[in-house]
Amino acid sequence: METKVLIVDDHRLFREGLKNLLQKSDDINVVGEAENGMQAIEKSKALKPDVILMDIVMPEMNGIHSAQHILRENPHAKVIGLTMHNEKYFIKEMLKSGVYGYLFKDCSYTQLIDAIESVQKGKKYLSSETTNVVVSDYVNGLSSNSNDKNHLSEREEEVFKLLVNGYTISEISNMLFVSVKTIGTHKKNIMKKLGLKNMTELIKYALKNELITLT
Amino acid sequence: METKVLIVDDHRLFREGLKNLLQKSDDINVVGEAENGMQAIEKSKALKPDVILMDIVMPEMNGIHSAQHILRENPHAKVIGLTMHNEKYFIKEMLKSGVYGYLFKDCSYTQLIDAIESVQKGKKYLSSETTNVVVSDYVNGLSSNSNDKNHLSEREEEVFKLLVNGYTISEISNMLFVSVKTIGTHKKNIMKKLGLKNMTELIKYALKNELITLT
DNA sequence: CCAGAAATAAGGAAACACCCTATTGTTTTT
DNA sequence: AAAAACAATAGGGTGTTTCCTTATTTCTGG
Repeated sequence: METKVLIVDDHRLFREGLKNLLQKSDDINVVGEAENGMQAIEKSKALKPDVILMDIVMPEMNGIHSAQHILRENPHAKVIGLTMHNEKYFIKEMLKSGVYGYLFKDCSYTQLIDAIESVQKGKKYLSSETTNVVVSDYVNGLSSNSNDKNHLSEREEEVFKLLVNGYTISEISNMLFVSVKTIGTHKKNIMKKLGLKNMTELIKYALKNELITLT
Repeated sequence: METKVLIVDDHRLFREGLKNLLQKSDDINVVGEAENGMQAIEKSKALKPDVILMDIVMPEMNGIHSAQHILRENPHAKVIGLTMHNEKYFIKEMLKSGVYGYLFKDCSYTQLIDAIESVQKGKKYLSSETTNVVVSDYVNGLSSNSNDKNHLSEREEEVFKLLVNGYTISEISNMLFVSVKTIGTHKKNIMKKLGLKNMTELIKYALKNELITLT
């Protein structure tokens, strides 16, 4: 039976190229395309694809949130994360969301076909790089506890967002009606929890995790 | 006559997809692929392509430097910047380097074909978004003078790099054997020249201009 | 229910950064 | 050749942030 595939990526040329490649296979039918996470949810509802190839960094809505929505409404869909980022955060969030596969865009066509066939049969498929990341976290006992250990509190999250948006400690203390000392403490704790040394690292962290964008 | 095309991009799947699309046209022959700027220089020397589709952000060597090398050795090659970034800096640098076209990856296949045919005939081809950026700079008189006006001095560049790599003013003053006051002044002048308000903006600026990377 | 852990808040002292001003040497303009 | 602009340096004063420490409240597991 033919596998119905939905391609989600914000770059038209990439979608068109990929579609063309996949159509060469008799077992695969590209039933639709979406250029962001929002569209992916709609198309997925309308077209009921078997496999969804999902980019992560996209405008409007990213692939992580999109996958979560889609899998809540249709738990039988198999989502494959298809991204250029070897970021631990992305991999973890996607796997937590219940996706079945994770590949990088520099994989080969045959690898992609393999992945699609595997997830279609209900087998998980991770690229070797992804497997490495997952395994190294697993053996280091970082599988789930650490994520909670360095999880920011609500207040810290609030301060974090303001910090990476360029507000100073004193500006933030005025906004939140507390002492500059308090915000200073929050900042210190945030840095400690996230293992960051300076503002540069803080902002890089925020960018990697898509809390701010390079606008 | 057939147009010989070289595809330069760090994502194999994108290259394979694009190659497949382009091979559908009888006038186009994809003679090779490269996954970074360094390889692009070698392949370009060996294969003498007519048109080079060049990504910008790549490991090893970026597309801007690669294009400069290639065009120095082979001024007849037509380079088309093919990127997902609508960044003024990239556009300006590519055009200064002498590329013939500039497109985004969310363009359509037909647009790409148009672009290849145009540059092959010696006509420049910019996507409408690119044209907008260029024209708006042009009418605002920012075409070349402003770039020199807010150009950092050597010393400022040095301090800038250290700052965005996370060093504090006093650390930098120790490294460069000058007073903290001097570095403070440099920082102030850097901020003023670049029109930035705070560290967040400084770091974003550095990232956009590839002076640091999101590692 | 209550002990211990987080979260939240802040004080004092020291380090740090920012604003304005200024000197000196080097380019660029007129 | 004189005037103007720029580059590199830095001091004084002031405001900001950090470091270390302490205190209150809230949450959570046995």
